[in-house]
Amino acid sequence: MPIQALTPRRIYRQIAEQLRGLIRAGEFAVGTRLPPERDLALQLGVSRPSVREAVIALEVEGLVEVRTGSGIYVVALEPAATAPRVDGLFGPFEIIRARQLVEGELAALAATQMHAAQVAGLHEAMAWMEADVGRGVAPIRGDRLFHLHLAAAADNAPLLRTVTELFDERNNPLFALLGQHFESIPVWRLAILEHQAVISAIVAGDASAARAAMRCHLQSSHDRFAGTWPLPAAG
Amino acid sequence: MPIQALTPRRIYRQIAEQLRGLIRAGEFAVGTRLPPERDLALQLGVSRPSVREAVIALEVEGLVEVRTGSGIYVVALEPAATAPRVDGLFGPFEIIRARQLVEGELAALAATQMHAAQVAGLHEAMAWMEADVGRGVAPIRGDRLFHLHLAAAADNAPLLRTVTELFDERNNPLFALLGQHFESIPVWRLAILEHQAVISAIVAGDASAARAAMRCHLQSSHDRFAGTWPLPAAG
DNA sequence: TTGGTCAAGTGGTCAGACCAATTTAGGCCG
DNA sequence: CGGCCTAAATTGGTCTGACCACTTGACCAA
Repeated sequence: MPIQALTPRRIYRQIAEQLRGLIRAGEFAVGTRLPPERDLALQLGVSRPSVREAVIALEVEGLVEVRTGSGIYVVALEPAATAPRVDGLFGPFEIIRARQLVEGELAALAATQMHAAQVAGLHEAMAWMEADVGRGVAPIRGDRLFHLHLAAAADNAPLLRTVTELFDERNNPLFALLGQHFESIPVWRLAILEHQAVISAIVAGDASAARAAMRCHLQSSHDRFAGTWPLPAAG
Repeated sequence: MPIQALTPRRIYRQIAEQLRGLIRAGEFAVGTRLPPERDLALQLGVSRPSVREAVIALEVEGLVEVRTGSGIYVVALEPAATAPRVDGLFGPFEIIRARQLVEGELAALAATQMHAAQVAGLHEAMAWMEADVGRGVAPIRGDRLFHLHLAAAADNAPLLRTVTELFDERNNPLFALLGQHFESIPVWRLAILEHQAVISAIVAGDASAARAAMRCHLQSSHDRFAGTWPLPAAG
């Protein structure tokens, strides 16, 4: 057991902690008024400045609201309670929808600002895909390369990370549930054509077309997944 | 335009705001000691209790650390609190640009499919922002709640996670480097107006306007960070 | 060098007072 | 009786001055 800092806790912290406890315990209900500073000081056996310091701490924390000439009022509790939370695994379909939104815009962006060298990266990715398909292998590497190169065109690290994370959700167990059937070679050939449509729109500098092509590609991907959904008897 | 309370802000808030600005501006470097309370009181023309109240506010906010008998020290902002990033930091500007792309589309989506109950969540977030600004506190919680509720309207967990991650990059040390402008209350009031513009477009069901309003809001945020925003005088 | 003492500096707390805003009680007038 | 206005009581806002406890660094002695 390492030595405990043993800091003599300051009065205002002790008072604030006690008041915080009373508020959370419901002793002081939301909206009600706390006793006057002078009374609190008297009851707690401390001076009024110390009570004031504690009240200011609670005020900064957002637990109470001080109204001049009126009193100290308990304010509604943490908003974090109502903040939407996300946890657990993502479903394949919502991931694809998310990619439609993000990568659709990225494709549009790429059409207006992508450099020739970066377009070469897209073609390189396509070459990988075609080679793999030619060998009868699912061209995941080339697919990933394509989408990441496209995201890189935005020259924005956070977006690149987002696209990477979303793509790599492929390794998600839920994806594995229905990925078997759709990874057939003919289907992959279609995917290659869809990718090429995106590239064409980009080299043409047509942002709208690029966005549409990317969304269409991912929509097709979505449909392929949906079409192979096992549809078990209400498990 | 609602009447601006024009309440003579409490002394301790004014002092805290000023000290906060000096700290963010680097006038008081991290790790260094602030002038003694007595000196600060003298220089600011206020009493020592008022200075103490301001210091306690900054202490609760985590900006300074008070060491009994020694002094008041500027504390280093710890990124480990909520954002455990190991793989390199993102810059504030690229994060904002990423948010423009993602959240702009989310706003457009919300305009076409957001339910009344979800809009209520946005208003709740605004109420939190206004309450915090009224108390002279940076309304980060309400701001976060707003953007998260908006993202939640898309009913897409991966996108919600993305927006959450991007927003919480605020705790990124690089953000703290430029936070001086956006910490001031007048600037936050402008941010509230920008949020309200987004809400208006959403309730009107105007997708284009919602997208534009959100991008405009984040662009303003970007500009404020970039320092192109005029500081309200008395600096 | 080591250890202790001492004094100055600094935050921690207290007491009392006065001011300003709000709330409340009471009285005036309709 | 009821509404309105005024004045007193209540309550937070701030100031002054004081004293205590802790930290720090200098100085001195073993």
